[in-house]
Amino acid sequence: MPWEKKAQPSALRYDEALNPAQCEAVMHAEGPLLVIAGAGSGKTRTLTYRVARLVEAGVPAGSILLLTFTRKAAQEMLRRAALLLDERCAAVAGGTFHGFAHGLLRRHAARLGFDRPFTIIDRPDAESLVGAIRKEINPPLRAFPTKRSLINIFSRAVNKAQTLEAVIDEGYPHFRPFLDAIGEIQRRYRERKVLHRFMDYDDLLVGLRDLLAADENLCARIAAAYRFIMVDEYQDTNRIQAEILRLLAGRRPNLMVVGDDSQSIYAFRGANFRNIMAFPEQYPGTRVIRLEENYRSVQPILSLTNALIAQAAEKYTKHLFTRRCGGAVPLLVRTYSENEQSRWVVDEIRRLLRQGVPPEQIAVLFRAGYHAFDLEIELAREGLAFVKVGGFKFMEAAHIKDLLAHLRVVANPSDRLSWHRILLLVDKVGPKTAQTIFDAIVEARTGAAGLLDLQLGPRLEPRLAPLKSLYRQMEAPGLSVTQMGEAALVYYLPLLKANYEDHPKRARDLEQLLTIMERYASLDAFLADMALEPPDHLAEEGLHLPRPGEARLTLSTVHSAKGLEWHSVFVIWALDGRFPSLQAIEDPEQLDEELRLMYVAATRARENLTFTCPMQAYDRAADRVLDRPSRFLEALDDQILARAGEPPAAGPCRW
DNA sequence: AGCCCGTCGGTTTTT
DNA sequence: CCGACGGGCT
Repeated sequence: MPWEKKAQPSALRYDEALNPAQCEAVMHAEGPLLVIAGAGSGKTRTLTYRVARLVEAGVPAGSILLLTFTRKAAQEMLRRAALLLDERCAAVAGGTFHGFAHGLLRRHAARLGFDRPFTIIDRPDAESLVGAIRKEINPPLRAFPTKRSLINIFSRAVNKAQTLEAVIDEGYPHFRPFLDAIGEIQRRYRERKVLHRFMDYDDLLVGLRDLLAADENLCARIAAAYRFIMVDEYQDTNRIQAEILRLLAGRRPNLMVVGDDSQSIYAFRGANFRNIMAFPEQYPGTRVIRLEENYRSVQPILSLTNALIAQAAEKYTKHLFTRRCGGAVPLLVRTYSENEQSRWVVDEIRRLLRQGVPPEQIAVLFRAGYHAFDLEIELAREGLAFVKVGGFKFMEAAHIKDLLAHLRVVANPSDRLSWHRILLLVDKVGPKTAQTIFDAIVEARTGAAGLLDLQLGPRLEPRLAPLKSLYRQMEAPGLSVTQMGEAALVYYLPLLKANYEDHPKRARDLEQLLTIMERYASLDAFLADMALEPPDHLAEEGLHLPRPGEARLTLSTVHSAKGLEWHSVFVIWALDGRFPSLQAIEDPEQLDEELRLMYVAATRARENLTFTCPMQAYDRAADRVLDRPSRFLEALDDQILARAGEPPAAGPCRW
């Protein structure tokens, strides 16, 4: 290798720090490489060492691209690489596909026909937009897809590169009669996004793919800038992402992808776990390395997870082993009710804490965000501090969205969603008035300040005067992001107090948001980050590091727990119909994905793994009583999974 | 009559 | 925490 000739004798002892398979992956030089990395097999370690290795060998850090599922994951790897080697590693280009796409699109916005900045809209924004269009076409009341389903359908079509018709026939046959109407909504949704200068998440990926595909010279220039590309969690990438990689990698692909087909859990987002197995066909000459030694879990946990994944209809090719013996057999506990489940988990957590397990080494995992509501109440009652990851997002809290809306219209005055939000907060202004005002603002063509020129009726003028005053302030040149945020907050605080009982807590959130703004030199960059990489809880992003006493346990959806590990893990609601979820049990493909999801949950645990479920729960939507533990667990025998059931009032529980 | 505003029920998973 | 819904204000 040309870059290897310059390399100094290695200071890092790779062969001591890594097992042979990991070492082979780290020392791999050029050409395509596929690493099939089982759960807990040191995947992050391998990627980290490879970054260090490339930098140590003299590859400029800026020409290495590390694509991960979250920006945090990339930062963590680069931080660790910098600890191994030196600060050069921090200069590696890294982040999510969406973040990377966004950066390039901003730089080349002109080519995409955006003469002015665009706004990235998140999921709820996209839903509102589609919801409004849905209303316009007067959908039949019954059985017509909700705005949520519509967005899911549109997104699937994009990410799987399928026609609307194919997506509906395949996944939503009951919507077949509405195909034409759905197509019309999709057409208007696209139109509306252009009109308001919106890009949704999918548009970022498609935009980058099209940018690279349309301009060979530009593509070659960008590709040349990244001589080594590494992709984490490859099993969860979709077709567009694969195309982007193909375009970036060029003819001499120095492309390393790492993943685990048995941990693919994003099919609903267009990911296909078969992509990872197809990689060697797509890139002839691919070296394939398997990491099969698990360093994370004790033998009883690994025995359970191996037995779990063996149930998959689609067989996977790895067999994980561990040298970590000892440890308890995982346990399934049935409780009488949901609340009893919560209290049982709380008691167990207390016991672990007494034994000296630190709170940040304990996690409770669940299939869906709302499954934890009851537990959250119990934990709060007991004074146990926790962070919740996944489910409802911090950024989706109304007060955060309100404040951001006031800034978004400054960056993009065509942002109808934000204007709508801002105007509805004004007393006596509803949807109709808001629309009228928005039309007038667009007509005025003078940016957010277009509001200033509006001639409003005598009824509205006094009510909108404070808002006008805000945007007069915003017009001042050279305002920093924080100054804009402060101005918006001064305007918004009275509304906050009027609308929310818990306004002091919300006001503190907004103060935190202001401290985050201080890091940003441009409003666009701040808003883009809030849409692409929102902080999942503001406290952590604040100025002070958590003090020792502030350690908190983790509540997380299984999806958000991917890639993480804890000493002790509880999986709650392991009830058939909840996990696997009812929506999935009819379809073998979806059922397999639920199984992989359960596998991801179970493989997070190092020492203790406990499943719990209430004995029965009524599912309103399906009008069914759920009263069996998850079929994935029922299939396991007693040596692999121990059972404990609180006897019902009538007598001992039968298995 | 048009529009605003309070109340009530259902909610997969994510960039 | 959003949508549908009905009461009441202009």
